[in-house]
Amino acid sequence: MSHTLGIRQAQKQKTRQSLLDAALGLLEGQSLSSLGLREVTRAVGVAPTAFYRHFRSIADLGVALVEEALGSLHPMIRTTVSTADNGNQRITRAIELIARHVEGYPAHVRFIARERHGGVEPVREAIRDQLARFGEEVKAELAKDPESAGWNDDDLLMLANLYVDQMLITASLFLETLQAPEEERERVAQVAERQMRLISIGRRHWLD
Amino acid sequence: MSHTLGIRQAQKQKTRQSLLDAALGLLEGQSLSSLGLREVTRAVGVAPTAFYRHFRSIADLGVALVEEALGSLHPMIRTTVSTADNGNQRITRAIELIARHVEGYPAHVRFIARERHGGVEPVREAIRDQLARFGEEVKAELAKDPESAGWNDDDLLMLANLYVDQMLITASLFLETLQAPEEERERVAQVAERQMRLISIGRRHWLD
DNA sequence: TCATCCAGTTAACAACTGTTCTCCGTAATT
DNA sequence: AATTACGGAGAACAGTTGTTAACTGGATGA
Repeated sequence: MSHTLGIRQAQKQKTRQSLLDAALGLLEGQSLSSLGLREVTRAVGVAPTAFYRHFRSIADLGVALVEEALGSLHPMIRTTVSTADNGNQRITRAIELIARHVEGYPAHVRFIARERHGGVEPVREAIRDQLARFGEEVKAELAKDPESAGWNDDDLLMLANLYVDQMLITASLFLETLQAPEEERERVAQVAERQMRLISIGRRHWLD
Repeated sequence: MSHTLGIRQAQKQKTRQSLLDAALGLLEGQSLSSLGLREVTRAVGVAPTAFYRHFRSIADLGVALVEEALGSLHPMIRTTVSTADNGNQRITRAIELIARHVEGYPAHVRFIARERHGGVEPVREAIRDQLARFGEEVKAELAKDPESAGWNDDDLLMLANLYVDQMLITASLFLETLQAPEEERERVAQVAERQMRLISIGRRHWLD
């Protein structure tokens, strides 16, 4: 099935990936709407015109970055939410998993946090779509939980989105503590954990 | 005490405000890090060099915008949180107040949402500081509430920040529905209300 | 009234931007 | 072996950017 691509297509994908990587790097200190096409190609070491062989515009590249940053995250979300642990341990593991992800892919996390409300509409839309998918997936996992007995669909989605937003906030906080001492990171983790726990308590008593 | 400023100072403040207003307008379709100094002065109808009479840089102007957008909001937060209504009505009123504010100052809200994680560090820092103040203020109001009996300071601040983040998320969602039909706005309001309610339920059972 | 101050102007600078068109060399196809 | 397809290079374009220096004219204060 996996048709080995020719030398040509392989090289093309390699340059394309270099452009994405370079852009992500340059975006640590600025927003996408100020990123220049020439800036990116210069960082890669390629002619400005080569850019057009891969992307129609910077906005187009941004959409591709959204896919790269969030597209591969869906299975992780699924397994995280549906871990078999009991309540509090599940939350602890989720927070830890977020911390791990932020450490492993800080540039991706920064990009999403920054461009979610950023100045480039197509990118905002792409992020919105992905996050909506996350919401639906979390909802689906929550629905399997015995605690969700008696909940209607609207409320389940409401809760799922609350969790998703909370994850993003937590990730963004971890990002800010990447350069900070370990103790600061631990403090953030504990606050995030208690916030998640409070939400889960609210969930448990929702139907009272 | 209110010393009437001379013609000169008055005119200066007037141009300064024009620069702020023009910048805010231009920022509807881009991020601060891509906003040009000349772009702003052109929109005002003033020479590019005049900019330096008021701000050292665009980042400097951004910090001033943060002050304008959030500085005057502290009393509002205070009175909102400490309304005398009972639980659910208080939440309904808070959501409505947020909706009203987004309608009245959409550009300010958009600016804060966009630049909170944006590409200009001094601006991020200014927003972070203001939001931390909000957190402390909400905490102070929560502390007065009889429901907070037995809560320690850490947990109170944790809850306060949860509320603040939730307010920002809600504001940002309202912003996206500004052009949408009324029913959409109503749907967002109801979801936000239920999320706030769930958090408040978690609060009520936190000490169990 | 006269000297000072200062918000805003004008002109010029080197450096940068996105985009077009033309070309090259090589992988892919026949 | 001959032809086509195509990723990338090169040069040039008109327009933009931030920042500098020197200047103007009216409000300010002695």
